Amino acid sequence: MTTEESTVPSNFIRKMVEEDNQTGKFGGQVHTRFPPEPNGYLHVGHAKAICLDFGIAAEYGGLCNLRFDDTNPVKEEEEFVESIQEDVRWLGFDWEDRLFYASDYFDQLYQWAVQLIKNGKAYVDSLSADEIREYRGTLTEPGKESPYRNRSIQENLDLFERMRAGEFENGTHVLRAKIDMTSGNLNMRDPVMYRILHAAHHRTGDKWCIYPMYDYAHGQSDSIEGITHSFCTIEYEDHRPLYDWFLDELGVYHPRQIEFAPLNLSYTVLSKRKLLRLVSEKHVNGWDDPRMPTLSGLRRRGYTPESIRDFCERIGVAKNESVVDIALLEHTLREDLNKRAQRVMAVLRPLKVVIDNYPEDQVEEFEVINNPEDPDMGSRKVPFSRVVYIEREDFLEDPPKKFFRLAPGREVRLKSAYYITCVDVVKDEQTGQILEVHCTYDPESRGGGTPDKRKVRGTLHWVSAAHALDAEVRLYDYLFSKPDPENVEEGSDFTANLNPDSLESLTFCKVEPDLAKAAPGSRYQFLRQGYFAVDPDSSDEKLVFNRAVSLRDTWAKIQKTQKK
RNA sequence: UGAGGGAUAGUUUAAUGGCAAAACAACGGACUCUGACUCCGUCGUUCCUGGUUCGAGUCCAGGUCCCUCAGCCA
Repeated sequence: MTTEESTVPSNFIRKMVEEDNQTGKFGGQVHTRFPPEPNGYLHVGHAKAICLDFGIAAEYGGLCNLRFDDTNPVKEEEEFVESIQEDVRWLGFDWEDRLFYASDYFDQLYQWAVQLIKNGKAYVDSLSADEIREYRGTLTEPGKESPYRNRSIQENLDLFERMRAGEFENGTHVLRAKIDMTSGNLNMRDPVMYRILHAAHHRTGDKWCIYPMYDYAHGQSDSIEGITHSFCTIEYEDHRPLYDWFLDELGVYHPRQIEFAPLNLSYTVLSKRKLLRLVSEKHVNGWDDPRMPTLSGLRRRGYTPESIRDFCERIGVAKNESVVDIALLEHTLREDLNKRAQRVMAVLRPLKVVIDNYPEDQVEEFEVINNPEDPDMGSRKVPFSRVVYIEREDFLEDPPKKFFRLAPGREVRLKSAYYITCVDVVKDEQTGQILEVHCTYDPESRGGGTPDKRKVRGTLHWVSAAHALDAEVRLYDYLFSKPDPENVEEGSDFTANLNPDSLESLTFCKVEPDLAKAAPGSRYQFLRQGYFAVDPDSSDEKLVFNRAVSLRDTWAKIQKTQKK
């Protein structure tokens, strides 16, 4: 089924997995997992991890689990476990019956903690949070051992059991691993394994009032599920010795943690904390605002799962800190939609064109190709009449060099219809604004070509005024006006770089009647403009489109250099 | 004299010790009933210094710069 393009470059993770397969480290098996915390929406950065986790497993004939890392009941919500599943599925991946939760393992984790206490490898500490921090030392100075570090195993067992039973208040005791307070790696300075949290958990309810920390839960969850390769971002590199320590001390099956660099994208932010701020401070209209880099935002914007997967393939996987140019994301969308999106004519900023020599009440229908890249997509009929709308920017009274579009005395082609020549311009006497343009058409050019094969430089899209549908079109630009939103003056933050023009809503657009059947979520190429998706806000009364990405615009570039 | 990690075109990622490559971006051109698409071309002291070698991005030594870690978050 997979027609291997063989152009896919290798990466260090594939090499490590292949090496393990060759040495038989995991019996040739590959079993990965995608482990989101259900405390927010997934974004493209997660897509990179998802594609890696599910992709590597599929590539080597293995499996990938979906596991919610739900060890902190005060931050996690059911709403997020649903949106996460929806997003992973939409991206095109299937965990089949392997949907797990770290909370599924709370009993086992508790028993293992007891085992570590019995082995003298864990103890109950009764220092306050502040004291623990002080005792931890600093990056350059070693920590000090807690005065509670050498409690007897019996006492530890008793206290831990009473922690579980709910005898103590939040923050009064924690269970800690007994490792090395002088380690250069802070994670090894007797890390906290359990804290008391009198809070209801979204799945276990009030069964527990002590909850395991990430470091204690993650590796063991991997172990329980028989994960072979546990991929995570490089921030966890310092945690690997601890990941290994728990597994070794417990003497259980030991997966391999491998770290890779997280995705950064120009002109956007990719951290749950910052995305949450954008939402809560109303800089955007929710998690699925089409300007958001969340998967739900990209989906609403019009991105296809295929284009996002292609993007994730192309950016590669490495350990370097990097910032990927958002232009690459846009490119993969254009490439995908170029092959698949039906072409349609839509006039965003209408300018009325009256064709003086065209019969008053005549209507013709022209056959228009749906997609020149794919003949199988067929054609449709588009009505034409005496008054049409064209794009305001396609007419200039005083055209500069290299302007190929309509201007006084100039002939252009109306796509798939007729050649027209501008003969007059009607302006508002007060404001000077152009109200309408008058043209004549050449009946010989019917369908868009003439017997004499004469060339016209410009071909314009158009919509018959009498048949046009009204639509709202939302144009999006980058959410931030700087490639690095964090590049701000002292005392300021990334919100200072928010692009005030990231959303432009056009409410008087005219689109061709074929769009009456456009279903929410469906994607089109508006000829000469870009790719657009029908927004969920769209209705029969009022069509609403989102611009997913514009077409490359050479003319805009020429204009820019002309201005200089 | 804390620990760990990283450095290859503008960007991202490749390259059993054997001609430094691809994609994106930019720029120039061809084509065009989308100024789209497509096609062609241009754009490099592999962080530095030395060493090993017939041959080093790759191996060795020393250095420089950047990132991460001091939550009872994940």
